[in-house]
Amino acid sequence: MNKADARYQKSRSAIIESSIALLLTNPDARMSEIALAAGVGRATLYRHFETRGELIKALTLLCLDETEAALIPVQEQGLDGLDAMVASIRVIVPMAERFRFLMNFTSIGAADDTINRTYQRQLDGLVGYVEAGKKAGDIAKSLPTDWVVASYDALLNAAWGLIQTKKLDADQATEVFVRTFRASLK
Amino acid sequence: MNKADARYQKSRSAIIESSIALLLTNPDARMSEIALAAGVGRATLYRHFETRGELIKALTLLCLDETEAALIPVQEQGLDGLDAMVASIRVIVPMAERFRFLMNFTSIGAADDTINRTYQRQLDGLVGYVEAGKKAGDIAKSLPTDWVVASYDALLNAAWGLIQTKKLDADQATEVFVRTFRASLK
DNA sequence: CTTAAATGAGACATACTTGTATCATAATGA
DNA sequence: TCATTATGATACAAGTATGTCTCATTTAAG
Repeated sequence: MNKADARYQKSRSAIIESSIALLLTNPDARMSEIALAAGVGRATLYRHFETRGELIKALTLLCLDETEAALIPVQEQGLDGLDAMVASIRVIVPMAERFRFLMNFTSIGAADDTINRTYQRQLDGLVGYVEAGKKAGDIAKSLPTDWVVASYDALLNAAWGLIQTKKLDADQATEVFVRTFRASLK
Repeated sequence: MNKADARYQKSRSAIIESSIALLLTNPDARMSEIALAAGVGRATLYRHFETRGELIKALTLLCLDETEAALIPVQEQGLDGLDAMVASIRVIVPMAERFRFLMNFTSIGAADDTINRTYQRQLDGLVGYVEAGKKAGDIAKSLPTDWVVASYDALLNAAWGLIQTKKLDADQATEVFVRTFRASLK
């Protein structure tokens, strides 16, 4: 298992990409199905990830890291409150597959400390934006922060669903999401 | 298996109520866990529902029928468009457990014709309301109907989640949902 | 009270999934 | 070219869930 070997890398990325897509559709997919979808043998799948649980944990962490990394530029823009949330939406909707994976598997990864900390960090950031938005007057103070956060997640999920079923493309989904979310905060 | 027998009815309702609550928390719950939660023997569970699949199909159909029945009074009020949707929300949020069960198991019941027809009927009703709302000017015509329907479902799901985690009670959730949904349509 | 029937407990076969191990093959890298 | 090594196919043991069946017990109904 030489990480630099081209065969190794090819198998690994095939497994990762296929797994995320497949498990999103069918969270109960078996290791044999995952291997088949990735186009690798089941034995190879086990060579890369010791158990099914380890695979899911690795995928969760990957998605978490990728979304966190994608949001760094937003943070560096120095935005806050509603503006920061809208900027976040524009970044995340196109990569909603990654984000949605997290929503479906947080309970599974909930045993892992690293995953919990990273997840909590992202949640805290969101809560911070909401509270800043309230102070700035962009978000109605009478709306519970929990509700704003929950509806943000829910609408993101809805947007991804429409993209997935080809009812909207990523740009349309982003725009309608931003518009709906903005309006919903008054 | 005499449906009029008190023992039969007691077991059956215990199974149904426990199953819905348990499967909502853990969709992969085993027949042994379901029986345990219902306080009946595993054998009795199988006497009432031939297979796990049949159980889930029966529960899906039950939830579907109950939500449909609960919405009949709304239809009979002669409301349409946004008013009908808001009235529907007020009826459905308190029974969101039933509704959410459907969202998690539609793919499983998707093989069944009766389930599909009933589900489609409810969806059509919702689409009808949205289109009437657009004509009446309560819902922006530039919002895709698919998006309005999807966000309605998504926000309902979010509301239920907050009720479940005790962050809001049913009344608060209903009000914030109605408010958010109304605002989001402009 | 007496009969009929639903239940609970548990044994049982079947099937399926997981994770491990082996071996021949094919692709990589030096 | 040649040695290395990741892979695919396959067999395998262990564990677990499903669905069936039996029998003693309990409970409802007449």
